[in-house]
Amino acid sequence: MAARISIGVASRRSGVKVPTIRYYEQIGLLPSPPRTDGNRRAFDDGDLRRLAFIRHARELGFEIDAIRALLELQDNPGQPCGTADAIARARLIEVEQRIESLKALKDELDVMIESCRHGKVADCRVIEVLADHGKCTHPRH
Amino acid sequence: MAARISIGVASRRSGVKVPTIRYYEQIGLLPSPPRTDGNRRAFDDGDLRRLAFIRHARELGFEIDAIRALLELQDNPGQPCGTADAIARARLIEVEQRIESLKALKDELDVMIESCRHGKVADCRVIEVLADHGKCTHPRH
DNA sequence: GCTACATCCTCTAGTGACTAGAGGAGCAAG
DNA sequence: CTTGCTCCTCTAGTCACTAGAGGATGTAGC
Repeated sequence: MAARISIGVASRRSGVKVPTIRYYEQIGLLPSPPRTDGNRRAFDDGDLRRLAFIRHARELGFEIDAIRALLELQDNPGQPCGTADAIARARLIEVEQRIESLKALKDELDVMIESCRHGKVADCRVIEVLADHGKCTHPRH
Repeated sequence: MAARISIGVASRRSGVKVPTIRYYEQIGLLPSPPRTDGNRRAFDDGDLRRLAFIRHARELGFEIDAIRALLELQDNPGQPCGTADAIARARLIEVEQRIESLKALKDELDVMIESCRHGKVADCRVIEVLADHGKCTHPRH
């Protein structure tokens, strides 16, 4: 009664590209599905859910290894979920740091662009600021 | 009168790692410096400035190709700097978008972690939210 | 049954921006 | 003269895919 979903349909439904699905199978993130008589992959709804999980986690910036750990957790429920929590927390810290440094960068780009007098390259603030970190408004990034 | 700076010293002064300096030379971002009798690279202060420029631009997230364009501009001043301005503006837009999506992500991670009841994986919000994008607080990322 | 054409298969190689390691040569201090 | 650091070239590995070749299979219309 498995749904026998082709890779193309699985791709459309999950939003994961066809070669990427094959890649996930290759690296063992997605179990190898059974094949049809014509050697085509036959996915089922469980595979689709797993693909959606992976895609969402990737969009959130989790690395493949983190996703692998998360999937393993999902495969054996009934364990304490401290591991999942720890993975999410680690990711949160990364994200917060990345936001801070991007904000500093944005300010710097703003100043650069604002003060560009649209003259010759010789007086261009963009080039000047890049050439000399000391001219940054935010020393830390 | 050139300073004859070794690659190790150039690395320490510019903050660019030794193999990375060699890599930049290889891809033509940094001109090949003259060599000493013992076949070692002899950089000068101009190379150091160029390395600092590259490093700063990389920290700001500019891609190598963008840096290549910026360096070409720097090499021929006296041209209008509209190109540099355009490159910086494009980067600013990217950065702003990235900040927005990271903020959405942070909120989602916060909710995930907050509502994790530290119970079993079966009830874990982290896993649950990842498995179902519909549970995101922010539908767009 | 036949013809198009879409979809699928495997396999290899390429991307960006490095990073790591092997194996060897040069150089400076004690 | 030996020790140990720095340097050289070269190849291959990283991550997460992406692109393309070359061929097999499935499906819709006639």
